[in-house]
Amino acid sequence: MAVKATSFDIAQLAGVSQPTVSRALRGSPTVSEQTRLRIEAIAKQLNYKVDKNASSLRLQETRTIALLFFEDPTPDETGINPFFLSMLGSITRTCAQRGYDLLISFQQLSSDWHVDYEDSRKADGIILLGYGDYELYREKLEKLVEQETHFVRWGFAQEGQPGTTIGCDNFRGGLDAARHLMQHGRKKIAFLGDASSHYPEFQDRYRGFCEAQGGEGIIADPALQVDALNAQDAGYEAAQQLIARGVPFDAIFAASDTIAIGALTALREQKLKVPDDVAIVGFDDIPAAGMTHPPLTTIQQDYKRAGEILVDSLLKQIRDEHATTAVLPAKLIVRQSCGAL
Amino acid sequence: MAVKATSFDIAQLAGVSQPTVSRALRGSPTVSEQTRLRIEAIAKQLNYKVDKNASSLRLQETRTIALLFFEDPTPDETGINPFFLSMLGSITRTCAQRGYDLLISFQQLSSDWHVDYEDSRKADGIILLGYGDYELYREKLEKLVEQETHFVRWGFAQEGQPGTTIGCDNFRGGLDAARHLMQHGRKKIAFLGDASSHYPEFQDRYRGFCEAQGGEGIIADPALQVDALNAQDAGYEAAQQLIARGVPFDAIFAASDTIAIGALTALREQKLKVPDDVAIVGFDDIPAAGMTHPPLTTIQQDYKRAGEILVDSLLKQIRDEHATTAVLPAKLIVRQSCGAL
DNA sequence: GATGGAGAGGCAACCGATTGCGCTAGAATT
DNA sequence: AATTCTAGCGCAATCGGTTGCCTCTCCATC
Repeated sequence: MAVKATSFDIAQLAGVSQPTVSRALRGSPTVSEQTRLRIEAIAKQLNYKVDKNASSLRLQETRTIALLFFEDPTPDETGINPFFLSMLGSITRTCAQRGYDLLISFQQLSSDWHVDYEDSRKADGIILLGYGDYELYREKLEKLVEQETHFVRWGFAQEGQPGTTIGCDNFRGGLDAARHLMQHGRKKIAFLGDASSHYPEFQDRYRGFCEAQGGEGIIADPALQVDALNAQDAGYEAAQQLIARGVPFDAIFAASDTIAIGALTALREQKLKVPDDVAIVGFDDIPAAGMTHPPLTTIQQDYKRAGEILVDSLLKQIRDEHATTAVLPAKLIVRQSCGAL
Repeated sequence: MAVKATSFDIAQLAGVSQPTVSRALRGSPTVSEQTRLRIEAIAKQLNYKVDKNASSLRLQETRTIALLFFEDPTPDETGINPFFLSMLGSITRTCAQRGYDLLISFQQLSSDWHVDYEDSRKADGIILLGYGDYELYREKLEKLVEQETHFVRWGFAQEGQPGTTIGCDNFRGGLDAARHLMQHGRKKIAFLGDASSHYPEFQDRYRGFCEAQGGEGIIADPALQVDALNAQDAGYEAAQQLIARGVPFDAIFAASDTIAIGALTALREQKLKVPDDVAIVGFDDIPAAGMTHPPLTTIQQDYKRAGEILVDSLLKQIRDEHATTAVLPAKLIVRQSCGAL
């Protein structure tokens, strides 16, 4: 059985021509039921499977979607960002349900990803996943649009961006996080997370955070903001730095759960009690968020729904329907770390 | 640019025949350097990419690997098992380094996965990942072997199994976990995890656990063993059940970190202090293990190395070299939950 | 008996790249 | 000058399905 059966083998056994086999297996009405059943039986017996390469070549359609991960600015050797990993699960499942295969790839932001998968016809469309300075790859996105590549991007959504973007309401999430802390009596809330350009998502969370505290456009006390990339050790160091500044604070809003978890460790080391001394709220609701001590209050991004929408938007584009940029709601998940319970 | 350039377009522009384009781009020595450079320039300008379908069809090689995940017996809506998710990261990176693409798919154990990817020529080989009762799919593995499909499996490795299996030394891991607890004065150690047939890996961990306590073949006190599937709530319930039995215990060895984390919650609810009242050791060293309170002592499965070995074994088979079943060492990672620090 | 129509299926072109074989022109050899 | 060689490249077949178009057969209809 080293050599796989082709439709010719089946045709011969069934006493029909090869095209008839193809038609029968695709359910063409021009093949009689009797013939079709015979062909199907033989196909099953020979363990025949349509050669997807040949089929895709002819049909110019692969029924495959490519998922491109961008590395974080700090390629964390410990693995993929947990939130994206969860998203990956959802995307995989959704693809399976829709009858599409999923091709996965890691990319450096600097690489030539923009001419890869769809151009080489391995996929019908592309999902882009990854944080990163939007301006760094705006040009590439524009090239994708110009090439009429089908793609959707997860991230900071804004009018006028090239292509379709699906994102979470980061601004609202930041707003809700800060308001929640304020409602429970916190006055001096620190922000841990890169508020500059690396992560537009973080910027937006920070803007919401500021708005809750001062109204539109007001920037919160810079003494209470510490840059941190999206990694646990970055969160740890940022919290240490915050403490070292000596500026009093009674709460932390971390731009991601990963940062928050790192901060928890630093706080514990400094004998600061969470939530009594310092309340803390994260962002993402990664699986580990419910397992920390105390369990982390956070802003949930609905990765399950996000994955579905990403896939379905892409499929719409592939079918030449219009897909719109969308913003998903962010939801406050109250656990113990904020002191509200 | 709606229509993608083919090698014919390039041939025309370069004033050569289409086959020459193909040869030039593959670096054939029969094309003069001058011609090759000209062709390469035009190809780049047209943003030309070799059509992988056509290429794969002709070459009978896809340079793609398929990864098949099996669902846990309890399809946990919260997502993929964290350990496999980490492994996925490693596999993805390794594939990229080796110049292979990765196709991902979820499968129910009951489905017809055994005739899928390689047969339909979407991949050159398959990696099987997932816990599960080995006997449930022995037949399918045998069929894969019979069909001369290239595949490797992650899991319980045993001589005489069909195909190549890469696994971790679960027995040794269980042994080390139990010994470590005993060395730190624990006398009555409970085991949380399905010791029956669902997870052969768990069985093996349990056997090692028993051996440490009584010598070969001796089964530990059944009153101190509670079945649990590989999920957090299962761990939570198992720990509750254990406590409810009223049998005294001063330590827990959980068959996975996920179970251990669920157990931690249950212990905390019962005001049992970890590690003072109850020491606990998990298995896997998932990312969340270091973030629990207290941080979880666990047996590390080196997912990074495992992913590399899985991919490389598979590539060996694809190159028609012999790949051997291998067992990777398990390593005790001491954190606070065991009370040793 | 001639005509029409429909059902069933065959023929051949095609998708785009790869490769064995053969051709040609110029260089090298005698 | 005739012959041999070889670098460089073209021709045509091939990978396995898919599909537009045409053919053939059989039955219904006038």
